[in-house]
Amino acid sequence: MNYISIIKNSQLFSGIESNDIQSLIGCLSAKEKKFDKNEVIFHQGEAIDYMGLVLSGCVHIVKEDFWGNRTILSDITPSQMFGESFACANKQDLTVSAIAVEATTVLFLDIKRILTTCSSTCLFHAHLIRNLISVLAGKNLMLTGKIEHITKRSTQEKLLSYLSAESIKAGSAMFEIPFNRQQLAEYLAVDRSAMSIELSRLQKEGFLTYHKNIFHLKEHFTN
Amino acid sequence: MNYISIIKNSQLFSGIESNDIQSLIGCLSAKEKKFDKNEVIFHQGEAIDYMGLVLSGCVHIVKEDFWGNRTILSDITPSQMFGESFACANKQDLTVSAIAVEATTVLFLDIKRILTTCSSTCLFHAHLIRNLISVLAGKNLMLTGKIEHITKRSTQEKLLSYLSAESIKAGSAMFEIPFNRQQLAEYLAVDRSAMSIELSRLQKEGFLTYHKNIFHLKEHFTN
DNA sequence: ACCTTTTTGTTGTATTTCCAACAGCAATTC
DNA sequence: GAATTGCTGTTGGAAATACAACAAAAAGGT
Repeated sequence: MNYISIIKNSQLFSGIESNDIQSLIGCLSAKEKKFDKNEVIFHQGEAIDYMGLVLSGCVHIVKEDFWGNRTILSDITPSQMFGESFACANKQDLTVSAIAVEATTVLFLDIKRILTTCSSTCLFHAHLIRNLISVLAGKNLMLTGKIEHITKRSTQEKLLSYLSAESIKAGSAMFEIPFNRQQLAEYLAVDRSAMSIELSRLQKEGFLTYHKNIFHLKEHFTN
Repeated sequence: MNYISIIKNSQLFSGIESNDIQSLIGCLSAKEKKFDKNEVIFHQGEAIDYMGLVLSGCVHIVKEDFWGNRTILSDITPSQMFGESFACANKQDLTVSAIAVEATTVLFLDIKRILTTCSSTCLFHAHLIRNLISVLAGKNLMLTGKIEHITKRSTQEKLLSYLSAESIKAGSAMFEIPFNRQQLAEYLAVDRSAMSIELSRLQKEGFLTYHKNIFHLKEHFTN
């Protein structure tokens, strides 16, 4: 089967045309591999020097702790990548496993071959490297932002930190957030009902007003 | 003044020899610039396409929220970089400012010039790109790990998540952590005394034993 | 050895957060 | 229109956490 459209939609190959992708795949000697349901793709503890791009099916990133408790950390669907941070960081053992949730096809890309330009005429290589750096940097900013909110001690502060950032990002005191209440609570790692109470308190106290996912921050005067 | 040794100690130029750094700096057309105390180096809201490497002095990364509250997010000393994530992510406006805490010298590096190999013979360029990717990926893993711990709902779970990860990283049930109690509490975003209480409870309940910064996780049997 | 400072554990109390359950509301389906 | 479903806000009691303060232990300096 031909997965070019899936590959083209990935962040890594973004901006590269279909026919160029064909040759790039060859140049990178990317390997396509099929996995059965529940088969382990990457095993926690090992080191990898290649990343995965899901072509079909679904992959779970799973962490197992000292006592054997398992947690699903993410759910990777077609066009999404996994393992790129571990593959790009030197000599960092995997702290997670990757497991095929169902019959799954993965395209493996060797980081060394991405970073080593085959010939000076291969322009797509440079494009690929820029994309990779952009992906890593973008993820970095997302994570940093989330940590800034979550490290606040109270639910109220977490909310204000998040909403302030959204407002500044939107460039306006009125803005829409991409979460419903349950999702926002999970993002901020707090209880939904406790968060709802804090939201109404903030509204009562004049910090903000809201209706569904539309929020409006107010200049607040503590008299 | 000659800052070669400072540059050489940075993660970005790691593994590159002094005399090669000299020519690389020129090839990258890196710009050295001095800042007075309290001068703004990067301003929140603007977009940048270059990163900073502190040669002397000290830089604070500062965030200002919707209501004007300021928070110091980090403290950048010589040989450390700042702004690389924003410079590498495409079109992401700065969500923070960079401010010189004292008289400071910064080396600015244009990302485009790092990513665009000057000539196919410039081997150091490829090295630099690998270093940059390694830095971004490594930071990514650090942040992801921290988020995994912090998103746990209770202090006890945060502790177990962190200690389990440290144990697995050390490859042993007994290991040393790089934090004292106050620092660990800050890292996990909890109250120190509450954390101390949880630690002794965990010890009483047989999950672990500890002495100062040495911890020992135990197989736990809930009978 | 002495004093000082830092770090850690503990206590009691106030506050916050969690949890489970429910009610109001809007959108959807039949 | 009735029934269903999903989302939101609210409640009250239980549990966890924060906060302030103090004591014991450890580390450092003179």
